[in-house]
Amino acid sequence: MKLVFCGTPSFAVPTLEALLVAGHEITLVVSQPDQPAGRSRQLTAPAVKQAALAAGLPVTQPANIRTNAEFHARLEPIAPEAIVVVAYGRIIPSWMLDLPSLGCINLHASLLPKYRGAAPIQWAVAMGDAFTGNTTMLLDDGLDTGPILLQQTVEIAPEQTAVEMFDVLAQAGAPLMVETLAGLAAGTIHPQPQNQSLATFAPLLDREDGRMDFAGRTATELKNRWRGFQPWPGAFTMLDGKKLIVHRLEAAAAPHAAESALAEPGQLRIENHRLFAACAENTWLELLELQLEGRKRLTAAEFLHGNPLAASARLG
RNA sequence: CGCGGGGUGGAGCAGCCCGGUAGCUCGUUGGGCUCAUAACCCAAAGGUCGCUGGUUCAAAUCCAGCCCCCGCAA
Repeated sequence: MKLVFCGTPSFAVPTLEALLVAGHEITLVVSQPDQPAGRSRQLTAPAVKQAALAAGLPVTQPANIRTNAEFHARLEPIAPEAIVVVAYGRIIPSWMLDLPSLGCINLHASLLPKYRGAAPIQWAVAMGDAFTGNTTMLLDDGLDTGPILLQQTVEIAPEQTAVEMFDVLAQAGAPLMVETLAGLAAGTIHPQPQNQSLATFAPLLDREDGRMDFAGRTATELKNRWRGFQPWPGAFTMLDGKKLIVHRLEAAAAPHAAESALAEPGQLRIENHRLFAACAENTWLELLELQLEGRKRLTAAEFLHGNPLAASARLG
């Protein structure tokens, strides 16, 4: 099938490669422009661009596609049968939706209509869900509102982080897209409209999502958010006016009742070179690996050697 | 030249502003104690204070340049 592929981060790479292996003709790869990355702010090519170039595919990186006459003029004569969109990072304008005969096919990493939006994997993990999945759908002019083509369910193990789920879902989604295209070509797939009343939204993460709310969340909730927000924005709090990143943590067994009654959220407790923080509803979180801004990441035991915490120390 | 923090025995830190015997919490080794412990007691080993140069009677400490690590930002 003659295709155009739109994608940007590494999540989209397995799908791109699977389409090639399946024998599809990818006439053009569309990716976001190179972005500055790292401490030296060096321009870095998105993963999809790198993979496409390695495969010898033509790549374009328009900054704007909505009103880009040059891009429009390049795409139209290609007349692709379908445009495959995987984590491209921009809204697909209506002129593109109307271009391919089979439409624009999107791979979305959630069980739509749940977790529409930019960060479905992270929010599924952060909410403590036991499973999530992939959906292929026809794009329409809403945000992840189009009719569903195929879905697959994937389990989220209790200790899995969003980083791992990205990989799992990217690998699982690739064959799903191949199957979707085959089904559409054969006419065996019938688009099912989403049940709008069940829709939830998974908004783009920002830095503040990583701030730990010891008063408002239990240890388990904080752990789930930490799992979901890897590798960014992670989990952090403040100690003595400085940012303290918590790299690894675990919901701890409840301490003695007498102690928990006195615990205020954010209060610290040191026991056997282990560090615990009080959370909502008298739950405790064990902080296993920490990093103060400007310093190295350390185990709790190492951290405590150089940071003899005052009894009055509080997080938050 | 984007902003900022840091490099001190094996680990993590203090000391630096206000130059003048290398400090703290651990670890390691040896010994002691205990039914027992990431417990306690005693002793010991282990450091070119990131590198180079400068100032000075004297530099971890002040000045200049360089290397490396990290947080922010993106």
